[in-house]
Amino acid sequence: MKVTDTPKQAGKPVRRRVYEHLKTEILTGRLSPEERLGEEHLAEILGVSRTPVREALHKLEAEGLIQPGAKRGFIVSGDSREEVEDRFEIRAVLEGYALRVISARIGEEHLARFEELIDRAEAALEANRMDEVFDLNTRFHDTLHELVSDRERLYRLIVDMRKQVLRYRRETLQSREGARRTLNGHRKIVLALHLKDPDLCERTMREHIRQAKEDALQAIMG
Amino acid sequence: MKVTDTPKQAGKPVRRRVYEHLKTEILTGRLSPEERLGEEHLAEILGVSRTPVREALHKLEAEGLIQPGAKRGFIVSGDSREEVEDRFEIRAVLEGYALRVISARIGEEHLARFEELIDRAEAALEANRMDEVFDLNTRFHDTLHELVSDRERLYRLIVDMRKQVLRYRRETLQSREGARRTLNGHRKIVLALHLKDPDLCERTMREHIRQAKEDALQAIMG
DNA sequence: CTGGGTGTTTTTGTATCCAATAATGGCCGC
DNA sequence: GCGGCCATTATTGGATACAAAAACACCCAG
Repeated sequence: MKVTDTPKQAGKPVRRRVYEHLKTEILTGRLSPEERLGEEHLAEILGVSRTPVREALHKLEAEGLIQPGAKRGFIVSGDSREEVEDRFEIRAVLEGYALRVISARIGEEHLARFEELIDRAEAALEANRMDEVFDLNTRFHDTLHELVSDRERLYRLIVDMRKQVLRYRRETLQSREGARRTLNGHRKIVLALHLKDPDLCERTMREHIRQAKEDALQAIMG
Repeated sequence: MKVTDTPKQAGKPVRRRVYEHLKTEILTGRLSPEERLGEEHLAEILGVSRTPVREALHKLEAEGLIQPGAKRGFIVSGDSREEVEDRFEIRAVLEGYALRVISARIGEEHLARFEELIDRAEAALEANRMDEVFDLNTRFHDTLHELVSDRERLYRLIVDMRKQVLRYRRETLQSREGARRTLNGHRKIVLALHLKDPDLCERTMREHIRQAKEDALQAIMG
């Protein structure tokens, strides 16, 4: 299947299309850590030359999504227990700090907005629309992190890390208990923000993400 | 000057040589945030083709050292007050967490080693050998972080961030007061490790790096 | 004098080609 | 039959060629 077969992506730089294509394949788990990623092979499959493929691969490597394999070429970075834990822990630390920063600059109008998102997610959970729960949870974090988008590096790190674990979240949020725990966590976060207690904010967010980590580890290997 | 003019680097992949060359130029401040980095231009200067130059540039971009400029090409990422603060704050958070992790796994033999490094740095400070102070301080942190090198992503993030602010540290450690403050910070870190108090460890490291941030900001704009 | 538009020039993006290098498989000696 | 060595081949790294796009400058109209 050529990349260009997806028409909505047409017109933009090939290298970006290849990059996004591969990234999606990796993050959704369609590309497993066993497969060898050869430049020529990928180029052929995607119907482009090796040049943009190489650049995409290098970028993915820099992001830590793929690694040089034992033979030649790259392989998808593992989702071993350690890898997953590491990523969630980093998220916990960075986003915990971010919430501390946010607590100092947030206003009532934001808080109302967050509560609304949680309410809607809870309604969706009652109605068993789990996909909607997932979306609303994602939006909760996205909206939150928008508030530190001026801290460019911090923001980029957080967004990157979140993408890298998104697929585990999806699994967790399929289960009612997982979704329940997540929503409770979000409630606590909003509460901590209400209280404007920076330490509490940081701790709460860390706990929330650690919980997500536990859920993810459950899903991976039970 | 061709890259290959430096013979010790000969034999290794061109792209890496270019990458390291540019990185050094940036981190030491020889390449200022005003200059436009054109592929062709760089390729000519370095005596290589555009291909490895591009790959190096992309990698540097992924690391956040350069950014797409307003016109075409890349520019060195700014060292505005905000940028510098952001980097130091991220360091504070990540390394604070790292010290927490380390406190749970460290043994007496390590602690002795750290104290030795500080002692030697203090001696160097007395003797006014500031370059040696700088080296020993660097080794202090390096040795420390080795202890979390199994947490691959965390480790990479920390190492990257440290490199990005290294040049400001160099300035700080030229002054006796800056060096003094730094060594005191290190003493406190070792003390916290001795006490095996995770919370204290994290707090202490954060404070230490925040102090470094203040020193750096002083140096930048007084 | 100013703004818009067009032609020119630079610079970047992609493809292809050649060289270097690592993996592979077979062959020979032991 | 096993292990090491060389030839073969697959695959990546680098250079070059060509296409597309963006910046630039110039000219003309208002």
